[in-house]
Amino acid sequence: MEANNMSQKEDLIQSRYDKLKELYDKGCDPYRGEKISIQNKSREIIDQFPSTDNKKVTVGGRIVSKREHGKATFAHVQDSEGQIQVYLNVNGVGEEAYGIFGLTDIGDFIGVEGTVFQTRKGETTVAVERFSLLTKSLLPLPEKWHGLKDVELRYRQRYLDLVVNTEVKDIFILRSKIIQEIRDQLNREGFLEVETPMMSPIAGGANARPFSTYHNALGVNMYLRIATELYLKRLLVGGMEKVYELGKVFRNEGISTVHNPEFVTLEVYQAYADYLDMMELTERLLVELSKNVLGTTVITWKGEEVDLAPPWPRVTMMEIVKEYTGLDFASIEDDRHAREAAWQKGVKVSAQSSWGEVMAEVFETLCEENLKGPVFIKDYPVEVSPLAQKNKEDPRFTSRFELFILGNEIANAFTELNDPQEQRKRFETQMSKREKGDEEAHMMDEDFLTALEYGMPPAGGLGIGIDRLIMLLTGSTSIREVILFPTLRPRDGQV
RNA sequence: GGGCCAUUAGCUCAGUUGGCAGAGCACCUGACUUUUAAUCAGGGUGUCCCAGGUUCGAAUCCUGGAUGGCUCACCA
Repeated sequence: MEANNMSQKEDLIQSRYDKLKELYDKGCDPYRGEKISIQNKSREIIDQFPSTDNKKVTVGGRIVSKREHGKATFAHVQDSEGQIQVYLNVNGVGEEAYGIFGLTDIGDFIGVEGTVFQTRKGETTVAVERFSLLTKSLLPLPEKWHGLKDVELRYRQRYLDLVVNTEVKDIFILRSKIIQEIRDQLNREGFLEVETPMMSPIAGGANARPFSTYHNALGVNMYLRIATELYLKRLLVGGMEKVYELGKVFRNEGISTVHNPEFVTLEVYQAYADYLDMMELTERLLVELSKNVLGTTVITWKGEEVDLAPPWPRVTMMEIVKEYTGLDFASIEDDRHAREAAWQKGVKVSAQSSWGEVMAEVFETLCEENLKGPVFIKDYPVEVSPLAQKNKEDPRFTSRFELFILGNEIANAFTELNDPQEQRKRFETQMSKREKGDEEAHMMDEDFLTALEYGMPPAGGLGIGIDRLIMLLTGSTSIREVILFPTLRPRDGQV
């Protein structure tokens, strides 16, 4: 290719390939896979100064900036903890090595050995005595000063986002701590972590459209799971009394700032417990979580602040609907009057909607986003809770609650329905909805019903959308900021 | 899926009324042994997202499309 018709991009890359060739010519292979001993981290050396002054250290990382001054060069090396300046000169490393260093670019990985000192301006720096070029970078990194802002590139090429926008990594470190903390707490309380199938012939446990796939050897269609619930309850039947699963579920729905097709849920089941026990568990879990991970129970999200200090109020859905809309469902007799009341408030409900469905719809439309919380909304209508136990006092409701914080639904829990005949009726109602075109209605799960027929102990169950919880705890306003590789439309045949 | 907005150099962004395609960083050449977004002297490297259309002339106006963002609807 002629040099004069090369594009800028080709030119930038070509100069790096040219340097690579020169390195090979000098006997330096920057892909030799050399294992080196790196004893120190950038942050440790800087934080512990002056006790590290004049100490010999070894650090490794990516060159992120370079300032050449003829026979001396300053550069910053970025490792997992931060950045540290390194200083090389001809006297320190020798003529030949200095020449090799001249062939490095921003983005290359190096390992250095040297002694710590402070520059005139007081920056802790490593005076390099020996260095190793560990990996050559052949593509230019995004700019150091403005970083990478193009959100599409940030998600498609998250590795660049992580290299250049250092605060991004902090979110994922926090994510890891949150998940670790949840595990620690549940394990401490005697829960057993289990793994149930992600692929199965029936996708149950939630109102959602599944992804479908095909198993060649078995010759059967399968679905990716939309919830872990029904398998976990089979474990209660099997005698496991305290179980939880933390894992991905998949829902074939739209993508938005609060929806990713694959996301992580936590589901917890405890035999001989009920939804009130689950409330206490939820409260304990989240308060300990925020204390241990954030160091405070006060969380800020979208400019709003809320204190998670317990206890959290418990309000029935009927009460909260009355409080926010003035509609008193206690005095609304039947389905028709309920629908008319909703229409008057401008809430869209279908002409087939029942009393309970209307109340839930009114709640979701007019109340949810106003619930700063933390607040437990309890006693959900039975029509919208096909897996929950009916309330003893009022069979229109179930022993179920959801937790709201700053308008976000964080947890969903109930006393589990363990009556196989009642559960069959609930599934049948769902099936008739499916037949009317509701693709999100639950599927009939005969094997699950069989399990219930053998007997499932009374139990409380809890579900938490982990990604949304992490959004709340990290102050993120988009779910894509807390998922390393969010689902995107494939481009140019790539993932 | 609907509405609104965006797409210009590797990155971050300007681009006037339709009149030669711009800046900073990065990069290349040279100088420089403690710099701090190092400095100094040179160098612009481009499918203006794509395809049509209007026009003497389009990054700019029109139509269609692609991708993304926000938002509404549905969910967790």
